[in-house]
Amino acid sequence: MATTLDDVAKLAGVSRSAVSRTFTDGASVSLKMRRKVEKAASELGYSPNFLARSLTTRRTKLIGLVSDNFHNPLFLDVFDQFTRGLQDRGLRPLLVNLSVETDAESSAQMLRQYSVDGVIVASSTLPPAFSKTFRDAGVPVVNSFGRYSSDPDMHIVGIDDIECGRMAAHELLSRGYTNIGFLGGPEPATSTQDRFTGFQNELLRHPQAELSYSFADAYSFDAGRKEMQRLLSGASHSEAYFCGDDVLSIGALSAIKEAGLNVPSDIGVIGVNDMQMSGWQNINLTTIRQPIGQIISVSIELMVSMLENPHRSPEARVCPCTVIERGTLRAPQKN
Amino acid sequence: MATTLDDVAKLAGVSRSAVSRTFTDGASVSLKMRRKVEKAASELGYSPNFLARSLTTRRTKLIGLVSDNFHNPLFLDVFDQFTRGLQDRGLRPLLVNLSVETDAESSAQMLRQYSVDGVIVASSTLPPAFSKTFRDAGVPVVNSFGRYSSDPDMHIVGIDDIECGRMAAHELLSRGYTNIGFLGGPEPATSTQDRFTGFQNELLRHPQAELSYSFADAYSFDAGRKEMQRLLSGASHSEAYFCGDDVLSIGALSAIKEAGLNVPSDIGVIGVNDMQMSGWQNINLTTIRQPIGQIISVSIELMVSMLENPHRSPEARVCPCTVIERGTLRAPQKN
DNA sequence: GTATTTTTTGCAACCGGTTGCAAAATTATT
DNA sequence: AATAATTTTGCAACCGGTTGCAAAAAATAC
Repeated sequence: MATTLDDVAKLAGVSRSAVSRTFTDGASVSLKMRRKVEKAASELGYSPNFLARSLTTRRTKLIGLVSDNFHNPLFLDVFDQFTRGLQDRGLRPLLVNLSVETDAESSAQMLRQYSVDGVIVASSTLPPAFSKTFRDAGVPVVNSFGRYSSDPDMHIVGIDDIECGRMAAHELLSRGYTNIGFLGGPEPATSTQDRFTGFQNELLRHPQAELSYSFADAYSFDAGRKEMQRLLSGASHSEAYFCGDDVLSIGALSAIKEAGLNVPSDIGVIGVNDMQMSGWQNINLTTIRQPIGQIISVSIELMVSMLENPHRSPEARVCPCTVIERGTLRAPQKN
Repeated sequence: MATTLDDVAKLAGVSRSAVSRTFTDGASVSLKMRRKVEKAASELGYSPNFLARSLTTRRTKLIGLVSDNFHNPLFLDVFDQFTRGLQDRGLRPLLVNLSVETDAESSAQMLRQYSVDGVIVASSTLPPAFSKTFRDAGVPVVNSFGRYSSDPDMHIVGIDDIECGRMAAHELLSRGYTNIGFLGGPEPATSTQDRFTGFQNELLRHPQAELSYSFADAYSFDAGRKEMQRLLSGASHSEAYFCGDDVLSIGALSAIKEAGLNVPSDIGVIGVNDMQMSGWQNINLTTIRQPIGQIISVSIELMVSMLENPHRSPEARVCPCTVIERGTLRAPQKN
């Protein structure tokens, strides 16, 4: 159906190699030949078949983009930016939704069958074993939003969750809160653990501070709301909460308002991520921004460099968080 | 690097065809042979290269998933469901973000170069010409969230926007609102036009109703908020608004609250889509649900059937909307 | 104008599979 | 046990490209 190399060669009256060369960067073709071929090609509407080409070049320009985060609004931005960034470099994202492809191993195999040039795993919750499957298969992999390690066995780019917890604690303390709560994401997640560690460490340096903590079942509105409801129905609650993420925070805020309490005068809330809607005026959440733009561009940069030099040794890059002051914490107190 | 057919054939001491056949459904291989091959294959960790295979079978199982909606939270669900649905059928989504691939023609060409088996265009705002590029190239295409046509020139699945407008009008009238506003999405979009048409038609049947209308610049929180602010700052505003979509509605709700007005006692709002967050208790938006699950499963079903029979004549399927009553309209009035 | 160097071109093999066809092996029939 | 029908297997060509190599052509040197 589609026109092939041979069709063009025949029409132009030249060899197959000639037409192949005119479509290959850096190949040696005379101007005269190139023109003849291009004329024939455009007459037939020819463009080379990438897949056939990949067979010999061993490059598909396909990048597996794997995630299990299809419910966190933040990730719409993540997909947006990944797809654009990859496209800009002539790479094509093959999207894998891991929430269903339960068998990680089989989805790894599938990506190999499609000969992807590399894999980007965008998840903070996926087990490291998954990413290792690719590395072991010799496929370049970068784990975006992954956990920092001082001696990584693959490329990792993300934030420093311990520092993130510390920042939250610092921010709350600077506002004069002393009775402070940690409302974490799912307990087993390393990001939850690390943020808790940093948070706790900072509070320990301030003897006046009192910490209580609990964990939500998931990173979701409902989980945040439910957990906050539970906290509010108890004997006493904290003055301010550091929530595991923005969507959790928004759920918590909802519960607080439903209980007739006011933010920030009755309870303060600080989240993590700074997704779009956190800045909406009806939410106006004070939060710690995770620099997703930077995380993504660094991830892509690392991926591109691995495509050129697959044996580049793995790096862990950490991108700095910043606190975004909005309306869910009370004003800083003078001591 | 990776093990090939030949490696397996050699190890098993059989012909290349034999091993190819054991990995091809419905090919004729004796049990003895199959076992011999499978043993060798698993020893070498072999699995067939899909791309090489596609060269002769002319099937890649790659489906282009094209969208320009990487900012509407609704679409995170859309991507989630599309990726899962396709995966379940052994198809692989090659994601194309059209907001950047400005040149639609070139992105169409790229999809052809990757020999995608079909293309799903998930957008209500993309020009029909884009989808036609594929159809003209003989690539099966279905336009999800597209505009209904009684005589479609390609598969279209979506809602009946005229009916949707009518439903909104009906709902508002049944609540006893008479002074009614239409706060549409971008004016040129056909979905905006159609919803307006249906909305207006229904109101015209009720002489007591008074209609005013305007349009937001985009389907976004800010656009909805800005437009509602403009309306509220005017001499008078309507009693209730039908907003072009949920995210627009949420922006409008924010503006209303910021102005010190109350929903639904001062102003009513009804949206379209019913995205996740519309159901969140802190938003609790009454809206017209667009059945995205159904739209997506029908889209995939049509795609699969086209893969089997590419010359199937195009259909336009419309999926029914339903109104979801929540808290942003006042209670129905008795006449 | 010839000899030499450089560039361009085509041939043919290859990438990793599939598949029509005929030969070989197996099974069924008498 | 011999023959016919059926199934299994391997050969070789093909899918749509790329690329090393040597021959042909063009450019440069003398």
